[in-house]
Amino acid sequence: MTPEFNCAVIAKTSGVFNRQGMTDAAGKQTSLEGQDAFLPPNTRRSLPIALLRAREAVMENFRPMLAAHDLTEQQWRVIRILAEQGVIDASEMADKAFILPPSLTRIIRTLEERGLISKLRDENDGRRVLLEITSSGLSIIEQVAPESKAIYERLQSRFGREKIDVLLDLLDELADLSQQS
Amino acid sequence: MTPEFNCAVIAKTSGVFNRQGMTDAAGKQTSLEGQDAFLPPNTRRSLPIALLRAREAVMENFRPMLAAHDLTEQQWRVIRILAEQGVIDASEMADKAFILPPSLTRIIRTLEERGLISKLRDENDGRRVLLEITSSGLSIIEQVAPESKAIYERLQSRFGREKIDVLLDLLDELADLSQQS
DNA sequence: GACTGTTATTTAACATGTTAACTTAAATTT
DNA sequence: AAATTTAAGTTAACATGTTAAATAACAGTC
Repeated sequence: MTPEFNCAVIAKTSGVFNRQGMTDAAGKQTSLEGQDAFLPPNTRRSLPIALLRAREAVMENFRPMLAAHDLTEQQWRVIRILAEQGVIDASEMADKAFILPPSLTRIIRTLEERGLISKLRDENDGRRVLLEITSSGLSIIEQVAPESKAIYERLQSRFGREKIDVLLDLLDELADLSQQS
Repeated sequence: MTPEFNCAVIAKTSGVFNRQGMTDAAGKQTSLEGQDAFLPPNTRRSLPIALLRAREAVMENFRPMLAAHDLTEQQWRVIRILAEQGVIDASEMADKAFILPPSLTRIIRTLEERGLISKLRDENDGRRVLLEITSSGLSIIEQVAPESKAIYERLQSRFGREKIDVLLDLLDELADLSQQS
């Protein structure tokens, strides 16, 4: 059963296509009623939007706390990964933080200007930019990390650890799937 | 078990903290080794990043096709929802497409300039902006929708419909959870 | 060692995300 | 009905996403 692509189901559940079928003042057709073959998948059960909604819902919990420390989500990811990993280069950071290189360039600039990280030269490869967290950056980590941990644990206990584990496994599998082909 | 917050586990699995413990040339401490209480959650099992990765992986499948039709993901969501729903106002669109009002304002402007949608006045409420898809917009829908459907079905068959259903249920539940509190 | 190709990073240009402030119209209050 | 409050959109300002092109350094070939 794949109701996502079935116009009849959409029409019945949305309740919009039931009243006379969407024509504007001039009587032109303004929706796709009766064109089942071309109807797009129902927005409500679409994976991209569901992933977006869930991500937004999760981030809502963290954003106020990060904003209080004047950090964006991406800036937090960068300094947190530096605290975990030590010195790494920009490419590795882009991979681990899932930030595209052009965005990372700007984020690095901002964080360096704020004195939270510093750039180092790689003696073996002049192309690479090595990143290191500063003591100032570490001190922010020490403030934010406990709050972040508390928020995550509250989320975990409300949603259920087992369900989060199942979810993480499914998400990883989905990501790995498209990674290959 | 919550290995996400256990420094020992991170140190063992990342293999980075094992060699002498991350000090820079001057000997200053540059990572959080030995500060378990402040260590952030392990990036690799974090819900926000997992959701981001999964979403990116899914969108990779659609983006080339949308780009071939000169559509961004968000523009496609807007005209698709108009095709499904008929005439709706901007607020309802923002809700259904999960696009923030300022972004939607710009997207509406772009789509109207391209002649894919048109704005109407709401006679009952002068504040509202009603949106309607044009015949030109419908014709794009008719081209893109079958391709979109094919891509989604390929994804479904590769990942498994049952697993997608389980995933969608978990994502919805997670989104609804944070929606309330 | 000059040529070619590849890799890491940056820049450019445009689109969207995010928060706050602003504008206008409706709805409420008094 | 005037004043206040609320709601819908927009604008502004800055941050990030996204793709393509440019730059610079490395790697391999001849």
